[in-house]
Amino acid sequence: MSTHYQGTETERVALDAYIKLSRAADAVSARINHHLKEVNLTISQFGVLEALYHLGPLHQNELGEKILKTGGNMTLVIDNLVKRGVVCRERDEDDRRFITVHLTEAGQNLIQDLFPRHVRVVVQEMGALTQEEQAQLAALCRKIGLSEPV
Amino acid sequence: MSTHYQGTETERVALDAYIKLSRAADAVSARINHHLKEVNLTISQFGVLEALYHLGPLHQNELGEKILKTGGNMTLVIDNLVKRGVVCRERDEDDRRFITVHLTEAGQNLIQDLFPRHVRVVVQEMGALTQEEQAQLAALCRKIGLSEPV
DNA sequence: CTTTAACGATTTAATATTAAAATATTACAC
DNA sequence: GTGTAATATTTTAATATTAAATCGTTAAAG
Repeated sequence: MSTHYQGTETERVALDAYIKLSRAADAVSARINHHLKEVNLTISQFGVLEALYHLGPLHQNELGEKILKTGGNMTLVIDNLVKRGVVCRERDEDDRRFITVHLTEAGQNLIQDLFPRHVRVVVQEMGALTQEEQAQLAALCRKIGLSEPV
Repeated sequence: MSTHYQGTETERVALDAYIKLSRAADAVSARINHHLKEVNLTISQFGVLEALYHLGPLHQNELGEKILKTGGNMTLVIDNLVKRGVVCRERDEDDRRFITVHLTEAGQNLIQDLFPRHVRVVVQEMGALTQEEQAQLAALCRKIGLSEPV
């Protein structure tokens, strides 16, 4: 979809890049979402499990930063994972404001089963690009993600 | 954030590209969202106004495709825009299943005021990349967005 | 014609998300 | 120590989003 906007070259290029970026991310996440639906997990929930799996136990606010969600939402996401029995909360004894979130054994098993499937889906989705293009894309996106908020 | 995942090269590259893509899109849309907040519009609502502004009156399902949202959601998004008096619905007389959505004069004025500001924000956000890099990014994202659902 | 299938929109229920206010805890200045 | 500010989490209220079921309309097959 082009922008149909008659601005300066700079503006047209920026708008086009923004739109394509948004649509690509939406398209990919919709498909990832779809395959997670089969095991009744949201992308947020999966993000938490994945972070704990690869990084070990984390504080709730650290998890929020990892998956770019607000604090109030983290409470709910983790509530739902606790209900499901895949993570548990542990109040930090040194600083009782913190809560550390752990994977339970069931959670460990779940993410261990799930992750390889997730990898397959991602590889397939990104397969529209060559490996070199994927690396280029990652580098470009990294610059955007890192740049400071306005 | 790296993936910490010891898979094949192909898998690592795909995962990294996927994560960077998601985070870049999240980061940018969060900032866009923030500036739309000032005028009390969601990204979905703005997307509808923008589509109508640049493409003219559209059917409700066409709008849904443009902004990648489900039908049930479109009903609500448009309801809220109607309440605000910036769009109006018109039942298609030829095929009464269709509803055509128009900008009202107030809506026309709103998007006309808003769009230049939106452009400035997008230009600023994408400014982390050179113009050439933005074009590269758009081309790469386009391939992903276009590829068929799995 | 009548029936069936397809389609667009709406409703409904469940969940997700955010922002803001409230609560609990810690750290620090005095 | 006490009070104040800062921090982590929770709660709350308002919206957004999705999926599924439903209703009305159209098109097409018999």
